[in-house]
Parts: sequence; C-alpha cells; structure tokens
Amino acid sequence: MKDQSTEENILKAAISVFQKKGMAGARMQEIADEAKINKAMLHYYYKSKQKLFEAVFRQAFEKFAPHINQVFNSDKSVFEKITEFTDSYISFVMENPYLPNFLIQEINNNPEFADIFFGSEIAPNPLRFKKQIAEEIEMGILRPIDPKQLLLNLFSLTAFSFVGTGLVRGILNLDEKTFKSMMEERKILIPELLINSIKK
Amino acid sequence: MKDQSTEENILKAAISVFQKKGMAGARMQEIADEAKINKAMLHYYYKSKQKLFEAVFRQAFEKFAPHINQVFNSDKSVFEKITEFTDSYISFVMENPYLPNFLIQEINNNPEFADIFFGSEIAPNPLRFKKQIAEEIEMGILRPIDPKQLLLNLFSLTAFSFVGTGLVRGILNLDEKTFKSMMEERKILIPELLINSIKK
DNA sequence: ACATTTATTAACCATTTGGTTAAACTATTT
DNA sequence: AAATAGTTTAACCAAATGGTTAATAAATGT
Repeated sequence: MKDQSTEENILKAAISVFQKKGMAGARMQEIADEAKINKAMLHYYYKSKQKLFEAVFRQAFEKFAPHINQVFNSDKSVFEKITEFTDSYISFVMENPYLPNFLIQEINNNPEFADIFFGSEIAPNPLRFKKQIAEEIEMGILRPIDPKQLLLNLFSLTAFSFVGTGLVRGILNLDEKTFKSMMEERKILIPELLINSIKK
Repeated sequence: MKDQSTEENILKAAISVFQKKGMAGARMQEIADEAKINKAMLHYYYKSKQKLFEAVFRQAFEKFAPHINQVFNSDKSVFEKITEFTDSYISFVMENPYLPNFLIQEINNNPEFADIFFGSEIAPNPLRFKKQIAEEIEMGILRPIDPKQLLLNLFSLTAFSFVGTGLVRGILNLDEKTFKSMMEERKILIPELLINSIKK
C-alpha cells in the first residue's frame, strides 16, 4: 500500500464535513478538499456519498452509545450513574460539539435508516436500568418515579445546551466563554437537581 | 387579482418543506408541487430560494418568540411563569413538531443570519427576567440561583424531547402514543421539578 | 527485472437544481 | 371593446453535483 492513511484521512474529513453540514448540505468536493485528495478517491474507498455518510454515522453512533450504555448497564447506583454520566457526557460533547446535533438531525431525517441501529446489538437497551430503578424504589432509596421520565430529564438537561447552542446563546446572550463556564457549572448543578428530585 | 391565495399557498408549502428538510435539503420543485403551482411562481412572488427561506424562518421565529417573551416580559411570578410556559410551550410544539428543530438547525448553520434576528426588536430580551429573579431572591421567595441556568433548565426540559424525538424514542423505545402521554405528564412534572429546586 | 495488483489523478458525464424567459392567459382600467 | 397590468405556464439555461473512466504512477509479488 502506498499510503495507509488515505482511507482514514477521507473518513476524518467526511466526519468533519458531514457533522457540520449534514447529509444534505455536505459536498463530496469539500470532503475531498479537506482530505487533500482527488474526489475520485472518495468513490474508490467508499463507493457512494450514501456509503460514506453511513460510515460517518456509524462512527458517531459508536462513539455516543457507550455513554448511554454506562447508564444502562454498569453496576453503579442510580445516583452515581447520574453524576458520572453528566460529567463524562458534558466533557465528551465539549470535545465533539457537532456530534449530538448530527446524530439527532440525521435520525430525524432518516427514521428507517436509524431503526437499523436501534435494532442492533450496539444499541443501548434500557431494560436493566428500568429494573434497577424499580429495585431502588423497593429499597426505599428512590421515590416512585418513571424511569423513562428520569432518563428524558437527564438527557434533556445535558444535551440540549449543545444541540441548541445557537438558539440558546442567542436568547440568553452568551459569549463563548460564559457558555463554557456554565457547562462546567452544570456538571454539578444537574446531578444535584435530579438527585434531589428522586431521592426519598 | 386572479387568486389572492397563491402567495400564501406558496408560503404554506415552503413552511412545510423547509421545516421538514431544512434549507439544504429543501427543493424548490417540491415546494412548487406541494403548492400545486408552477415552479416559476416561486420566483415571481419570492425572488430566490434564500428569500423564500427567510420568509419561512421569520414566520417560525415570530411564532416561537412570544412563548419566550411571555417568560421574559409578563408580570407573573417566576413560579407562574415556569408553570405556564411549560404548559403552553409543550402544547404549542405538539402542534408544530418541526418548528423547534428547524429554528435550531438553521440558526446553528447560519449564525451571522441568525444574529440579525437576535439583534431585532422581536428578539426576546432576558433583562427584565434577570431583574425579577434578583428581586424574588431578595424577597426570600427563591434561593440564590443563576437566572441563566434556570432558563437553560427550563428550555432543555421542555424542548429537547421534541428536538431529539428520533434519538429519544429510539433509545427509550417509545411508540407515538407513549411519547405523547409522556409529554402530557411533563406539563406537570417539569414545573414541579424546577420549582422545587429553586423555592426557598 | 518484470508482471501484476493497488493507488491516484485529470478529464469527463449525466442528472439535478435554482433560476430565467417569452408567450399565453386573465383580470382590470379606460 | 381595446388597451393595460397582473398572473401563470412550458420550455429552457447555466451551474453545481455525484459519479465514472481511462490513463498513469507506485507498490508488491515472483
């Protein structure tokens, strides 16, 4: 092989462009330019825009899923899970600011395609977590709550700031620096808020 | 005039297509088809795709802003504002499911353009609300909290479920009916959660 | 060293897409 | 009714875009 890294350069460039512009807005030429290769190479390694997109989507999904799975499948207590997820997820997204938006957008635009992922093994499965909640309620640690609503609250509070960055920052008039320091604050604030609302 | 409604048919069709597919994914032909007119009419009434998009964006922004302004500018108490916003916003979005996503997406893709709106008079201004929070803290009604974080929590909890519908429903395995009934529940749940976290 | 496979490029192609034009049709004015 | 202004359409156009091809260059096996 002449250059082992060509294929991964393409994927890297594709990730960058697709995540910023989405499937519809991304241009094959722009990806080629960013990867500093000829456009034909895109089709040599990935045969079509759709296939390249799918590689990008898979990569994003596989990077994202472990955070959810940590909540769904680890042996920690519910309180610990909330605290640890909030911290690790916010840190993660601050390093990958386009990722949640990209996933959300493309899943919304492409429900049938997304269902392939939600049907696969890498897809997070909330069953164990639901059981855990039931147990901790039984044990008198938690109030009687709906695990789905708790998860929705957790995901909303952690993810929305990043997904809706532009709108949020526009409405609240936040500059980059203020936004970032608020996100750091939220690593404490969110677990506090949630744990307080569910602990007996 | 031959048909008074042609122009508004176009706008209606444009709203439908742009909100579902976004600026990049929308096709002028599809808008024309949905409006059941010739494609040239789009350029006759709105001179370009960009102009038509701007009309759609403005309409969406103007439909959305009053909900925020009710929080920012009404004379209600903070508790009342939280309760009323949650209820009215969730109802509103259930009738306009594509709107928040559309706004967020296009603002993120087009920050310079969005800044025009955030600089205009229709843009919500959080100043009065911040003052109100300070007053209610002073009066001993509220704990010392950051108004920005409170607003972020409120917007996150109400909006994220709709913006991230596909992802949320995929991860939590929710069917249409369950999702809707959860949203109804949230009209109660969210104010409870938030008020409890800020009341002294 | 030579043949073969793999990698890369420039040029090209077909389709899609936003946009235009000129003619036809309809309503309004005089 | 004739002229005028406003509305609508079919056909067309140029640029953009995803994709292909044929030739070349580089690596690899024998």
